[in-house]
Amino acid sequence: MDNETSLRNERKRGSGVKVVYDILRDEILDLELPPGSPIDEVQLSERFGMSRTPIREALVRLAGEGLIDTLPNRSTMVSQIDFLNMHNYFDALVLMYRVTTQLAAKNHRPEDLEVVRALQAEFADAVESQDALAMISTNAALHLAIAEAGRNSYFTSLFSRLLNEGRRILRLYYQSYNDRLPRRFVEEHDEIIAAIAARDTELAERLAREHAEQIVSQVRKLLVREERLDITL
Amino acid sequence: MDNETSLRNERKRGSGVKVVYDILRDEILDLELPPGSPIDEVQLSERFGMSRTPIREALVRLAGEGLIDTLPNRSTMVSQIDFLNMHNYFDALVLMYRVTTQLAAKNHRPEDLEVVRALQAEFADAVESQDALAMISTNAALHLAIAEAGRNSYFTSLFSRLLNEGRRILRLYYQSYNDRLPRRFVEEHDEIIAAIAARDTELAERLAREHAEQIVSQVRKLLVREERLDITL
DNA sequence: TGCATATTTCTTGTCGACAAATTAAATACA
DNA sequence: TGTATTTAATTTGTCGACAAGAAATATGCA
Repeated sequence: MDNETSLRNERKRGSGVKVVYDILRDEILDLELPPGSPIDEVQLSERFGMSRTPIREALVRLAGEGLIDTLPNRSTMVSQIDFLNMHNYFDALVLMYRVTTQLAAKNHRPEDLEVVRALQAEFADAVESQDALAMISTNAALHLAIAEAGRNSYFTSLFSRLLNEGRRILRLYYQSYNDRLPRRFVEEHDEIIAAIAARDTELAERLAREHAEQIVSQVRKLLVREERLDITL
Repeated sequence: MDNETSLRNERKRGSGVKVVYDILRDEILDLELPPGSPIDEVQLSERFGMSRTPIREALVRLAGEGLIDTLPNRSTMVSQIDFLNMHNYFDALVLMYRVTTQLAAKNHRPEDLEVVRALQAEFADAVESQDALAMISTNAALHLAIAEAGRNSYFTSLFSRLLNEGRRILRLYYQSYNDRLPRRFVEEHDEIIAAIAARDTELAERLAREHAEQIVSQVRKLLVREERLDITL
């Protein structure tokens, strides 16, 4: 049965846009809507059982975060992943890993660590059960929780955007190779969390940097592999 | 005569939102719409001679950049400047100054420097003629141009947001004290541009850091002065 | 048949109107 | 007179419809 349209009449006023936004956002980040997919407003309005107005509002927000591209008077589609400038992405990602982790060591409160540890446990479970999608999303959630413990919303919001973008890239990877993130990441997370708890800003920053560079080098490797596949096929 | 409504009929389809967005954005950043100002959709639709739909789209975009706050089903207003967490702002600003300047030294192309130098000339003029508003906006434009020469859109977009926020803070300052930015900033800009041109990443980063910290300490001083005024009055 | 132009179809952008939520005002009651 | 409840007014969120632009299709002509 069609869950989404069935909610048509029970929906609270103003909640529609958020629902559409959240669902589309997840579908884009999980590559259910791969880059380049056309976004049709009337189709979406039928699917969600609402008029085009709230749909458009959700699309404007998605466009604001760079998740979709809108050509005036023409089609709008899921934005491409910019493989050419990937190094820019990695630069920004590594820096934000470092900064947010360092700030977390400096500014966190006890209750922040509870959240972080819970997410780390979730991540460990995902790794244990080799659930790739869960790894990707809980990893992002974990690092975002660390960033939030750092209490600088400017960094947190950029980092959040970067982690989202990363979800798409990683998802692309796990789609082709049903590989698993090295167990090592779990240990690295533990070390980082310990450094944060000890309020050792310097160590936290260094570990975050190594962790980030570790991830980047992993992703770089698989990107090269992908490229080779493209060429040989 | 009323320029805005007079354009009603000659407007190109799709351009309305951008006009509204740009105008409101400038009015917010120049404090013509001070923090807390109520934003009324019907009033705006009358002012700009268009229906509420494009107005709302512009407002959604402004909300996405944190320039206005929207309470569901209730009023929407210009967002407050968060003086309590100002240190977060300064942290982010200094880091972005450093990173973008360093990247500019590394990645700039000759044509980038032409733009930068032109803006620096504009800034020098503004300082010379003691035009506070022009100083604020050309200073922001100059540093944004440097950031763009660094060619990392993740950093550039965060930096742009920070510089905008800074426009509001500085504007607030110049409103109370018709002071002028020290001439020293012009010289510091020259040094930074020279380091970029020489592709000396290390020097560029250090100069940018000093420049940024210089600005921050200036702003900090005046914030304290403001606070004292608040208390004594 | 091949190309340029005209027509149709489709999608987006804008509009005016209505309904829900909230606030302000008015009325009732102690 | 002060407070609680109802009613009215205001403002936001959503809708269906229409118009403009662009793409697809059809038509005219060499």
